[in-house]
Amino acid sequence: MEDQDRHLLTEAGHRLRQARLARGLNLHQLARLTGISAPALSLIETGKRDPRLTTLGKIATALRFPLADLLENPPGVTTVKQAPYPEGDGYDLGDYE
Amino acid sequence: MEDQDRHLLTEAGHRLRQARLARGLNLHQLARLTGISAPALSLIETGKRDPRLTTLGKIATALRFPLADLLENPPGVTTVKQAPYPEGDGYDLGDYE
DNA sequence: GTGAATTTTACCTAATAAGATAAATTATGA
DNA sequence: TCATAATTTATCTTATTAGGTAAAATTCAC
Repeated sequence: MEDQDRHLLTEAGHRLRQARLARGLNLHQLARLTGISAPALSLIETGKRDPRLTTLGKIATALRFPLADLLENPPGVTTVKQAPYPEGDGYDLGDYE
Repeated sequence: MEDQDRHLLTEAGHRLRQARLARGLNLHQLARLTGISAPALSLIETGKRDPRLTTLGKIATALRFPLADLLENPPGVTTVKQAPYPEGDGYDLGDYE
C-alpha cells in the first residue's frame, strides 16, 4: 500500500473516532447503530482497514456526521472553487497515445 | 443493498464521471493515471460497484478533485457547524443496555 | 492493585472489490 | 451506412472487506 493511501486511512480513522467519542458512544454501541461489527469499526478507526464507500456512509449516518468531513476539509475550511480546466492539457499520460 | 447505499454510490459515480469528462479524459486514460482498470472505473462511475476508500482517493488525486466533493456538499455549499452534542442522549440504542 | 469495561487482535467464513482479458454494446464521425 | 472509438458487460483469479466469535490487551473506576 502506498503512503498516500495510508495517510488517507489514518486521517479518516482519526476523524471517525473523534466523532464517535464526541457523541459519547463506544464501539459496541456504534456497532449496534450501524450494523457493522465492533472489531470492524476498530480496524477502520485505527486505519488498518480500507473501508468501502457504503461502509463509511453507514457510519457517517449513524453519527449524523457529514461524510465529506470525514475525508477532507477540517471543520470551517471550505473548498475553493477552481477555474475551469485548460483545454486538453495538464495531464501526463506518458507516451501512451 | 439498501436504498441509502445505492443512492450514495450513484451520486458519487455521477460526480466522478462529470469530473472526468470536464477534464477531457476517457476511461482508458484515467485508468492509466490511476492504475485502476477501465472496467473497474466504469462500474464505479455507473454506481454498480462499492469502491474502497483508497480507490476513491486514487481517482480524486488523478482528477485533482477534492475527495470530499465527490460525496456531499455540491460546489459552493458549506457544512454548517453543529452545536455541541447533548450529553448522552439522542441515540436510539433500543433496549440494548 | 483488582475487577469491569472497552478496545484490539486473531482466527474463521462468505461476499465482493479489483485486475486482466475479451466480447458485446453503444456512441461518434466520415 | 460503415468504421472507429468508447463504454459496458462477462468471466476468471486474487486480494481484501466484513461478520462472528473468542481471546488478549488496554483503559478506567473503585
